Amino acid sequence: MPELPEVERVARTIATRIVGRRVASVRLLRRDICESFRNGRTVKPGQRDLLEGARIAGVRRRGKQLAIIADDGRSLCIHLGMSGQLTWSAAAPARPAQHVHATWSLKDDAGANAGHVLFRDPRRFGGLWTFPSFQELEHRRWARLGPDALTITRDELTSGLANTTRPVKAALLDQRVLAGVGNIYADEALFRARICPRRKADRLTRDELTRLSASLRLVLAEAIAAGGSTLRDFADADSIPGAYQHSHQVYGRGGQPCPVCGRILKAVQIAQRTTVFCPACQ
DNA sequence: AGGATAGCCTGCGGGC
DNA sequence: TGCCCGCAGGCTATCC
Repeated sequence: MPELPEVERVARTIATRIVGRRVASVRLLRRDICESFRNGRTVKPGQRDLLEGARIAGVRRRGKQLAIIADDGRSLCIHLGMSGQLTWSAAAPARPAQHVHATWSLKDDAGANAGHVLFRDPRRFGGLWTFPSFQELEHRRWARLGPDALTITRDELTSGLANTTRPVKAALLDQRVLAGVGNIYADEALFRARICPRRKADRLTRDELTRLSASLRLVLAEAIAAGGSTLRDFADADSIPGAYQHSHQVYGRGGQPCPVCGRILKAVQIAQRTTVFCPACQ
């Protein structure tokens, strides 16, 4: 469920907790959720790969992925998948909760315990990837991503959609076309842009592409401001849930009246994803 | 080669 | 009450 707005909230809230602090110790409770890239190949993760001893320099996001970057360059890529959570905890968890796969204990400049970061992911669609430098993370993982959906321009969207005959809904979910959009925000942006999700991506007019790029930026920015969408259990690093689900116009509302024209919203399957739209407005 | 499909995984809610 | 099934879905591998 975490899409761009939810990941952005996690990035912002975890950054305030960890930047400038030092990683005292790391525990990897499930080795198979982590992959390390070192000396030109994929190896089993060690403590140092997972930032042990590092001072955290910054947190970045691209699409739905996070990067935690140390001041010596070591970089950790975190993907939350469907059910991943990155949580800050002031107190040391006595016994790691179920599905917690990794923990980091941080210290402040004075060497005092500062708190703990927990990566929990029940369904394990997410994971961790480590790199010796942020450049290698970008090259190995982020290079295949399209432009970030939060700032995508009409021209970027146009070139991303120009060479595919897939339904526009399916193309919006393709992270190579643009990074960060999932099922919720694809439906919401298409509704705001008044575009039918079944339209062939390469057949959109210039005007529709203008509306769609603007709707993507607007819906994602609004969702970030609202703290993201919490359908079941999403929360930021401070365990605060989002409220944007109350502003959804179409997602999850198949069979209910369109908030604009009152006609019944239709739910169909596109690219194996439930897709809700208004047959009149879109 | 682009596009469709299967599979990974757990939790929850509906139906019987 | 309890069990089973379907569904949720980001992403990769595989097939057509």
